[in-house]
Amino acid sequence: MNMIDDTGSKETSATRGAYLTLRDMILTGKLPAGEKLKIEQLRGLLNTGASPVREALSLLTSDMLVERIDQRGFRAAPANKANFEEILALRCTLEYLALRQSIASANTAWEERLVLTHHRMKKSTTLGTALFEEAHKMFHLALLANSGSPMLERFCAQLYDLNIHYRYLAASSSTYQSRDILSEHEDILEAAVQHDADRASASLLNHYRRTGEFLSRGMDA
Amino acid sequence: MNMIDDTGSKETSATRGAYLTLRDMILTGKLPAGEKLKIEQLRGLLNTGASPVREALSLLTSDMLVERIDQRGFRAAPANKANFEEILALRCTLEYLALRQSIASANTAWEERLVLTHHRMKKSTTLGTALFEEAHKMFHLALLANSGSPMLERFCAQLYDLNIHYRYLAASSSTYQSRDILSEHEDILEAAVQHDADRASASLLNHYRRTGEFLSRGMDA
DNA sequence: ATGTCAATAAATATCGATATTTTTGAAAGA
DNA sequence: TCTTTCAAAAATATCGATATTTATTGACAT
Repeated sequence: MNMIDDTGSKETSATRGAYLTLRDMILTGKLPAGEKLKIEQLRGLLNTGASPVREALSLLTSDMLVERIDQRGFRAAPANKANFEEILALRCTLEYLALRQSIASANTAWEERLVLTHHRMKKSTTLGTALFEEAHKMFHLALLANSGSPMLERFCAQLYDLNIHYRYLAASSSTYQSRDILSEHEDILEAAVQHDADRASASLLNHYRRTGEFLSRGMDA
Repeated sequence: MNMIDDTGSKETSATRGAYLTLRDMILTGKLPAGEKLKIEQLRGLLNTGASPVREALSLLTSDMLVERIDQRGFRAAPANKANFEEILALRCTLEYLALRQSIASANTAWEERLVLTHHRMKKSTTLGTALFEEAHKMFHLALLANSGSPMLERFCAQLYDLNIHYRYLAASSSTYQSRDILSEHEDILEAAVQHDADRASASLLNHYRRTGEFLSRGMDA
């Protein structure tokens, strides 16, 4: 059909394209939290049929980014401080677990992956927010990627994305700048590579709680 | 359209109907794990259009009961011992947490709900497997329902369902009969109502691990 | 003013048909 | 015999149109 893909990437299916675009729009706040998501409207926006839009929205329900109300459509998941704090608390619990499990069964391949993703993240700071966001996510997921529990990792990844959402909601700019994020990450990396589970997990939780402080401040309700 | 609803319930939408039916068929093993789920085939089975089927399958992806492979359809999530043990371990971790949080903020309404759901469960033992299953689930979810963390509860509910799946896979009959399940439940209930977090959580984990033993035995790979 | 109700408008859900992609299977070449 | 290739068959993905349901509006009665 439309050979020219305006997003620049070679999507396999219209559904997947719609899914990725919508996901990004919700995470970055282009589609405000709580907003009604009308099929016709999105159909125009993504220039595709109703079926792919519908299916993409159903898929986004899995990620808790979209709510589906039977017989009356979809809406972007509402956001509020309580939900943010719930996510923060759950992340601390689950990532703590996953990180310690990862360290417990550490191996060379995993350690090298950590170093690599950390390097890429550091390098990407100059390449714009979107690319840094991606690299940052890769590093954090790599920390958990040796836990031996794919479902646990899936939960963590899901919560990570929900947190991104709040980061955009709160203060797109100041979040990363006003703190020494760099050394926090290096601390986590170093401890993990040295198999120091206590220090690594403490650093990770510290990292999250600090960011949480920042975000909480920039939120009203 | 078709006024007569053969499943006996007054579904609101075709999608929801398809979702519930498919979910049940997967959980009870009527649709074997790993099986390819062809749209046409299911369309006939549920006598509805392709759109509701597709959407129901997308929704089931959230529950990790169905896998979606882009451009080549859906399949029932594969099952194996490793996955079962992962679920068991995660359940123990998450439900332990949720139960303790529930007890920490215990109140009369919650305690009464526990007593009620426990009573119904006990009573339903004579009413057939399906009704007991439902009541059993209600009791277990009630235990966690005061945790103050809806997402944590959602994760637990999801894992609970995945576990049902394995219960049907392993040994539909012997699971509940060969053990004093009754007293195990009563123990949990009693401890929870008395706000004895240590005893309640220990009983709960014991309950799960014992069941896990039974199921593991009845599984090959 | 305020609340109810019916008519209209808007949006969702669903269907049937078609385009696209993957899978299958058999013939040709190594 | 084993690949490789290509066409036929099967299945998925998508579209456009229609049926159903929900939301809106304004007249009318209280």
